[in-house]
Amino acid sequence: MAKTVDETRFELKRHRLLKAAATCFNQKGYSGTSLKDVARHLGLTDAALYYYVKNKEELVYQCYLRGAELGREAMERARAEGKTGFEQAYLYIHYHVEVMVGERGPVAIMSEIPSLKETHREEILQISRKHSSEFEKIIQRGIDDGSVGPCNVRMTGNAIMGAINWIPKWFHGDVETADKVLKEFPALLTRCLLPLKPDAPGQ
Amino acid sequence: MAKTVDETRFELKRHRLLKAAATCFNQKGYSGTSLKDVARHLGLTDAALYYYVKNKEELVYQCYLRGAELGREAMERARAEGKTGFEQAYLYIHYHVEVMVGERGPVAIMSEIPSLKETHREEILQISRKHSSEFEKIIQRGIDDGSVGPCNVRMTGNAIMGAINWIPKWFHGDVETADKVLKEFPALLTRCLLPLKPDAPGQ
DNA sequence: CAAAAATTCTAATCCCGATTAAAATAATGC
DNA sequence: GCATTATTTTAATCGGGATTAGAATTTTTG
Repeated sequence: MAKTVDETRFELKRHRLLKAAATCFNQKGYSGTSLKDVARHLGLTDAALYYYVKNKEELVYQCYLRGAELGREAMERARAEGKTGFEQAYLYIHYHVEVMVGERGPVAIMSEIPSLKETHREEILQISRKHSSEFEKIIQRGIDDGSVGPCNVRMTGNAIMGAINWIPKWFHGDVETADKVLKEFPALLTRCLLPLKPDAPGQ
Repeated sequence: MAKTVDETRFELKRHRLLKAAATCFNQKGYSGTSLKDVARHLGLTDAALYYYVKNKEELVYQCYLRGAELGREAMERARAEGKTGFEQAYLYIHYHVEVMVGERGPVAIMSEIPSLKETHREEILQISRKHSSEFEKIIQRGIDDGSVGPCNVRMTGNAIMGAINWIPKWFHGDVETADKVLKEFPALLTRCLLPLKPDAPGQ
């Protein structure tokens, strides 16, 4: 007894539903996936999904909420474990990429935020903005402590987040590339943050 | 007489239609934009759009085709004008970003490729793959001529393209930021390509 | 200006996937 | 095992936006 909310059978299945939906949305696009498609992934009938979500809009909303939550966790861990701003940024990228290509994924690309209903849309947008702003703070911290070279914080944040969020577009679940991404991406992206040597060549 | 294909009134209006559609898709999502929405942007009625495209699927298809074409042009200019691999990469980013935030945009984010009909989908995918591969070649060229530091070409390409393709998610047409993006992004992203000094700090 | 072609509108229809209601089955607690 | 609750199914309905047909208007041409 006293089962935590997330331990109940219902919550487990709801979670599976969200992952299945994210998979479908990423693979077949929003308009291309019917509730029947998602249901099939779970060995269910489309009507059964209504036991878990009120409607398709809410399904999307919850997918996005879950994605946002995973991103938030990544950031929290990074902040807890990293010492310098640079390290925190590196770890954040690492953990976020881990979510995108690992067992806990996939994360649904947020293509349909505008068609969410007002309240849901605002909530998701607020979380997103908060998240971006947190990341920018990390970068700024790095600049302040000297671990990151001076740069336009907003733009750099946008660039790095974009590269991460785009991953589902070209990554489709093969384990080998998952390893490669996890290994390469953080190093790759944090090069945007490295303090530049005065005599660096190029352009 | 002897008007070029692209000079005819029809082609001009079709072009406007594609831009309007791209705007709507990016702003309101695919499922959130009805043909009526797009038509309103042009002071037309939804039925009128069928004079320019066979159906909504084809509207999406042509939006994507146009986006792909603009990307291709950016790459061609970059290859023609750049000397080293690094320079070509820099210029490609510059020109592509210019398209994304400039007068010729917006470019529709390709979220709904999977719901295109077979032939269209394959065509778009093929063009995309080609494009990515061309960019990777540029990076490789840079490695070979020493202007780019050794790196995983595929991953680096994915990261940079992702950052660019994500721009419409946070850029919404204000001219000031357009300038900033155009100025910052190429320098920012090409830092992933700079040869790393052996004693570089960080991590 | 008249005729032909191009473009847009009005007014349906239509179609498919979301949604619902109620019944059926499975799980759980006593 | 029986009653209760949780979960899923079957079998409709329903609605909204895509699509179409044909009329109306505008543009072009000679």
